[in-house]
Amino acid sequence: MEPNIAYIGNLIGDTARSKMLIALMSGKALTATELSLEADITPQTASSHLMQLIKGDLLVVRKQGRHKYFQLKNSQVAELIEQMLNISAALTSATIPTGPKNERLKNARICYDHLAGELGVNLLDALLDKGLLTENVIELNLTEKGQDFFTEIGVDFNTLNNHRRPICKACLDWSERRSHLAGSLGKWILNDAINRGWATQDLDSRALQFSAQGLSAFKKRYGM
Amino acid sequence: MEPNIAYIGNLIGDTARSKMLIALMSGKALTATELSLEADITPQTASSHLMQLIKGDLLVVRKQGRHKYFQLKNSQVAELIEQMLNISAALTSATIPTGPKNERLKNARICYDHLAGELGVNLLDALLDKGLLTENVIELNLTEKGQDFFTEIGVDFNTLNNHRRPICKACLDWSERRSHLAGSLGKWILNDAINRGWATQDLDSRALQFSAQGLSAFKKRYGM
DNA sequence: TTGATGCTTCGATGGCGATCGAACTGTTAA
DNA sequence: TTAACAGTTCGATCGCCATCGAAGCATCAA
Repeated sequence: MEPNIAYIGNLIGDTARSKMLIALMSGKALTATELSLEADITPQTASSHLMQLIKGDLLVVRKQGRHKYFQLKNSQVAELIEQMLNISAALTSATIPTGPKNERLKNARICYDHLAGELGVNLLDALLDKGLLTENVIELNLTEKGQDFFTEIGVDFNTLNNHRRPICKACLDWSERRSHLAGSLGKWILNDAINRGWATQDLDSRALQFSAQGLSAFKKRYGM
Repeated sequence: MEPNIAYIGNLIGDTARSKMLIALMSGKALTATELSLEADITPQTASSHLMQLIKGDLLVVRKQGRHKYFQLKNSQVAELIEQMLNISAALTSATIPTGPKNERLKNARICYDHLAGELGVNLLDALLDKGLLTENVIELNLTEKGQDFFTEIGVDFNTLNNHRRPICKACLDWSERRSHLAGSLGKWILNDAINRGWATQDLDSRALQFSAQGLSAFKKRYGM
């Protein structure tokens, strides 16, 4: 029997559920109430939707006290959402409204666990320019020079290699329509920037807020 | 404004529409009537669904006389469907029914424009073994040796390079759960096999039928 | 011109599922 | 213990949309 893609499509195909999934693309684990606010529905309705998303293996849940924290199940699910964002961005591209909130999203945001938006695209450009990565149309590879560079600034490739995820992966950016860096290295770079206090995540969205010093430190580090 | 992924999800989320989309993963252009048969619905209903898929930019249509030929819009759409097949295959993996028809699908089938199934996975293994391609977790790259090999058997890399598509791309096989070769080189290999008469496509499905001689010629050529 | 075929439009029907109010369970804090 | 909060279950409602019959419009083959 063929896999049932209609089932998955239907899960994503509801407005409320899709809003929740997009909110979870921030990588943060959100509670049921938070998600109900994101989706503009009552907690009862949200509860029903969340059950379905769990059953459909798109989300996982962790219970903590009287809260339930929901997350995307894995990076495969995140990639699916990202791919759909891309395809549907092409549809609505005729109208690109730019409010202040959307502006921040465009500048820098989190795409599941790595950096996206204008800054993410520029980062990848800089890494390619400096010869730390090579690009083969859609595929990215770390050069020896890149391996040295990242080892020096603290990346432990033994740990990164252990996972099934690729180290480097190109992820098509839906706002920029160009690639940015995903994969475990992309995740490391984002974590590093947050740990150093260069950037903080917006409480209510995927937008990433760089401080003035943080931004210049980030740019200097990666030669942008 | 965020792109509307619910819209795309909803399009794929209907049983009839998803059957049509999967049928079109064969890469063939199918008529409205053929698609209505695939989806087990009347032509009227199919017509309505097809309009929606066109409007949603998932399909394109070519009119030829009194027939209308439908195709997936581009390889991005095909990749989306493939990813959904993978995710939903993980769900239904508990039950893997194997009829004779499914057996043929498992052996060799067409995935949009390249070879998939057991034979596709074995092909990639052989190419890696012979050092024609290198694999970096999920990324594939052509070696010099590979470039020479494929040039010799008739690949014109100037033509392949012109397109925006990557030459080599790993595509996760939903029946084998391992990678097979996609990208423009994957397309070339499939076309070549069909042009040489080694394989013919089933009229009513994505299954690929190799003749005995064709199969041995194919295996010999790629050192399998 | 006639009949057959491919596809579409229209209208009526029916069912599924999203939604929320009300009431319930479980957890935290005082 | 009590009150507030987080999340759920149940039931009723309501709207949307997939479906198909009937009729219509093109195209083809004589």
